[in-house]
Amino acid sequence: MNDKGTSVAKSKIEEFSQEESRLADIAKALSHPARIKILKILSEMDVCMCGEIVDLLPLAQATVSQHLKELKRVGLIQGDIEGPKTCYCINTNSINEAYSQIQNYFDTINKECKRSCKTNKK
Amino acid sequence: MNDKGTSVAKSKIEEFSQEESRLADIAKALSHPARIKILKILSEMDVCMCGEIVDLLPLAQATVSQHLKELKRVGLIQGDIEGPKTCYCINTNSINEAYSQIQNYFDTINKECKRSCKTNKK
DNA sequence: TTTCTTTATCGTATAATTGCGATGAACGAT
DNA sequence: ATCGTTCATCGCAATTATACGATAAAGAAA
Repeated sequence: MNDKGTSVAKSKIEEFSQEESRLADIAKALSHPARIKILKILSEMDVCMCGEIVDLLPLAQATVSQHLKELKRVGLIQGDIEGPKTCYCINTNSINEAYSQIQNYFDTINKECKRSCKTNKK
Repeated sequence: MNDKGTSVAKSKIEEFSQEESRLADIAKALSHPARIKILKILSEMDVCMCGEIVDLLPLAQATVSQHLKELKRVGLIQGDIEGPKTCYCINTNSINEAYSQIQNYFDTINKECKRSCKTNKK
């Protein structure tokens, strides 16, 4: 107890780590079925016009354009303007980097789970 | 062209697949640094009281409780009430299931990318 | 019983996301 | 130059997420 009658908390952290924030940001980009599907479509087509993607999704063109923008924001795809069209494709390096980050996260969790189980439940 | 002067679109899909929705839902649960950190904390502690988690995050107790609820919603953790306390722990099965789903998704994308590159750019 | 501790939930405020029609910019085709 | 196509952006509405103080419930401790 301290002088205010409240329990003494261990000092709280001020913010999240860069790794945690980046991972959350990647997850956010993947947190909508439309964006999950867009990446799948792009992987199958290599490159792809925006209009083709629109036709494969149950969403309006303006909405699809927004989802593409979000995927571009985190770097998972890139869009090159070709005249009136825009040619989208997967950024392979960025996808692999994101996947590594995710794998590292889950692998660490699994390893820690096993370790702490042994320690605590001996 | 059709009679309305617009280009004939291939029939649009009505909704997203269950797999796409589930994957997006998992990603949504991981789309906040607090929830990324909570899973890491739980993996290190095996089991953990809510209060301990609160002390390790830069957030109020009510907010942390909400994040725990979201993780519970998608099944990644479980919380067992022990008297006035609640004991949280990772749901190992659910985490592994989620990880498999994610791995399958990224592996498919990578495979398709290589295939379509060969096909299109021969 | 009364008090303390712990945690979920309520209420509320603010911000972010999602979705779409309308518009405009850029370009090719006529 | 005019028209048609393609796509990003704007403006708006509706929904959802985030955050936190206050409160309530449930039990432990006194």
